[in-house]
Parts: sequence; C-alpha cells; structure tokens
Amino acid sequence: MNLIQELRWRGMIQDIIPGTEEQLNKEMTSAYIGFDPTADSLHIGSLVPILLLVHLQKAGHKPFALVGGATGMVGDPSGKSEERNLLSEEILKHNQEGVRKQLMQYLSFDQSKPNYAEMINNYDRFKDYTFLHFIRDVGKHITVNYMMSKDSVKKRLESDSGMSFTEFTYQLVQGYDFYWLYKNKNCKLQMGGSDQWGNIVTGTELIRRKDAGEAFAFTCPLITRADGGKFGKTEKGNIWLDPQKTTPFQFYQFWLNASDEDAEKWIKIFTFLTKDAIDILVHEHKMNPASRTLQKTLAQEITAFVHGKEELEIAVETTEKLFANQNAPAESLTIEDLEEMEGVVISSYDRHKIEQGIDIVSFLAETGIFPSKGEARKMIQGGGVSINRKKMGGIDIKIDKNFLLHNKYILVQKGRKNYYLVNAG
RNA sequence: GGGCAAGUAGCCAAGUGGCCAACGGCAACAGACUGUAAAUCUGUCCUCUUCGGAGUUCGGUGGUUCGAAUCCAUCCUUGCCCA
Repeated sequence: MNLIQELRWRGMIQDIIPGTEEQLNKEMTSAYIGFDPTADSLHIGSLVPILLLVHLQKAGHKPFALVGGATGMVGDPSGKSEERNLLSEEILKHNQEGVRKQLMQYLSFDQSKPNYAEMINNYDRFKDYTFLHFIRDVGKHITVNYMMSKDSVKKRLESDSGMSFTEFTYQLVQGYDFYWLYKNKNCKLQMGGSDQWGNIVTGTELIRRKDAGEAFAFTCPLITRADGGKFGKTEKGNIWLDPQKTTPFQFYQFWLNASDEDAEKWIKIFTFLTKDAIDILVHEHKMNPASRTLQKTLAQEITAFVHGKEELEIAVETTEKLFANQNAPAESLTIEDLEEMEGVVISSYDRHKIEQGIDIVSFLAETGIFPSKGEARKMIQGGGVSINRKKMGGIDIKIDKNFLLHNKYILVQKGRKNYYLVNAG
C-alpha cells in the first residue's frame, strides 16, 4: 500500500491535488505542514497533522514541520467567524518555543537518515522581509479576485463582522511559505487540515505563476464527533499534548470515553495499527460492546505515542483503581493505591478543621474542588457529589475525621468521573 | 466626508420605559438509564449567598426619568449604500 492508499483507508484524505499520488510514488518527496503558535502547547486537534507527517516519514518521504512564527502574528481567518485578537510578540515567542519542543518529539530528526525531518520557523525569513518587497514580489502574482473567492474570505465578507486587511493577507503569507520551501528546500507537497485548503492552494498557485512550478497538496478532514460536539473539548477545556496542561491520566480518559461510533473512526486515524488488526478489533468490539475494546485500544495506543509507555501504564493503573470496581468501598483502597493515583487532582487541607468537623459545603469550596460555596451547594443538591464513593445526599453533612481514609485522605468525586484526592495529613 | 443599519450572557438570538438577571435555541455541567458509551428524559447554567436575599450586567461615556437593555446626546466598532 502506498502512502496515499494508506491514508485513504484511514479516512485521512479529504481533498487532493491530482498527480500527488504519482509524485509520491516517483521519488522521495519533501512535504510540510505549518503549525501556528496560538498557544504554548499543541492540542489533540494538531495531532492529525502531526500524524500525517509521521506517516509521510514512515513512507520514506521527508517531512518539514513549520512553526508559524510569522503566520501566527497575522492570524488565520479560516474557520473563524470573527476577527481575532493579535497575540503579543512576547506571547508568540513563548508559544513558538512550546510548539517547537513538542514537534521535536514525534518525528525523527536523525540526520543520518536521508529523509530526516527538519524544523523551520517562518518568522526567521519574514522578519526582515519588508512590506514593499513583499507586495511587489508576492502580492503582484495573486489577484484580489482570486483571494476573495476563498471560503474563509467569502464567509467573512458575507457576515456582518467584516475582516481586516491583516487577516485578508494571511493566505498570501502562508502561500509564500510554500513557495519559499518549494524554491529553497525542494518541497513539493503541503498537507494540512481541510480548513487549510484555500491557503494551500494559494501556495500552489503562487508557485505556478511565479516559477511555472508544479506543487502538490492534500488535506485531511476535520475530526468531528458523532454527536456533533466539538472534538477535543471536555469540561476542563481543550485536551492538550502538554502533560502539565492535560495529565496523561486525563488524556487517556478522554480517548477511553469516546463513543462507539467515534472510536471506530478515530482508531484508524490516531493509531498506526494495520487494517487487519483494526478489522479484528472492530469485530471483537461489536461482539461485546460493553468491553469497549476499541476505546481501550485507542486510548492505549495514542497515550503511548504522545506520553510514552510509562505514563500510559500509570494512567491505566489509576484508571483501574478508580473505575474497575466502582462498587468497592473506598476503604478497600490501600494507602499506596491512593498515593499512586497520579493524574487525579490533589489538594491539601488543614487537618485541624477536619478534626473539629466542618460542613461539607465549606469543605468543598475551601479545598478548591468547587470555586464557591454556592456551586458546591448546588452540585450536592443535584446529587453530583460523592465522598469516599458514597453519594452525599444533603448539604448539612459534617466532614470529620471519620471520613479520613488511612487517617489521611479523603476521596471526592464531582460527578462520576472527576476525582479529587484531599490530603489532610 | 454623507446616508442607512447593527452591537444583548460562551455562541446564536428575543426584548424597544417598570411584570428584566433579561423568552428561546446551541454548547457546557450534573442526575436517572447504561458499558466511565450513544440516544432519551430531568435539573443547573452572570457572580456571591447565612437560600431569605445581595451585588454587577445588555458596545463605551454622559444625560432625561421615581425608574432605562429599552428614550436623548456623544464616542467606539462593524456592515451596506452614496461621494
């Protein structure tokens, strides 16, 4: 199976420029994907483009990971219904560094290989490129009519929020990236999410008009959820690749909670398992949906890829302790069980207050599990709080030392899945 | 520069002097049901609260009024049309 065939069955190809497959079959081809530093960490939405690069490299081609220091300063209008706020240069700089570090993990930069990966920051060449030179060298080749026909632009022109000149030029800036890579790095292929199609095609157009060159591209579909919700969001916000922002446990949990329908789609995209292996898993899953074979495999594979095997093991262990026998009383957990629960939010609390006894509402608010007493109260009244696995029925319960597990810990659940460990040691 | 229209909670959107913390929808959170799914039903959803209330909101600022999201002035932002 060649690269395009491989990506096709995985459902990772949305649009493709004719001739791309032939080009890839013909020779080792350099390809790039850009990542704009809108935050100091990538999130799982960026994982798909990363995986495209990994697949590419596995297939023997040469990947370029481009950090969008310059494009990030402009702001991509694609998929945005409103003008974005510009990030300060300081923040951008910080973000670039974070994004760069993460990208380093997933590709092989080993220069002894012919197709070693390269990292490029487009800020490096844009920072000295003057406006006048840019509009003469680049802007002259692309008509405004052409730019306005892009979806990202059209939508904004039709909406009542408008669009600044800055964002309008984004496609030119990105297009120039592709041109530059084509010219200087012999990079003939750009990939990206399907929302990038318009920007990518401006690049190939530029290459054609400026150099009569031929460049290729394909995009992958945006990941969706079967229920129409946004992919990669939970009550705690985005799922980040940075373990400081999203612990490996939370990361693992996210995938484990995928719906059946999503898991079947996602396992093809987010794992490197072969078609045969996945077919078997899907079959097994359908025989016995309750075992959630797909979700478990998906979560394991992707957590190992992003955070490594060790972190995965800890996440799995914690998961088992917390969820395997949910009916088991909390008292049956050993002190080691509790202490090894990495990824569970841990807070500490003044032991004296517990010895004296404190009302549950204050306790939950003061440990920071809830932001205010009012919210803690509402959630208790709604039946959403358990302590040591026992549902708290009312707001007049007093927390005292009888609640301490191993004379030290209190295990609090907000809802069913959000665990907090309070240390009153 | 001139004319017209718009700016309401995370988003969409109703409200056009008191009955407005503001209809409705989406998203989100929780409960029931389940497989730590999906679907469905229920509750919550500006902030705080001793659950009685209290405080801060409807682009900004001033004003009219006993009382303003609602009227007036002005400024800002955006769209459309004219020059």
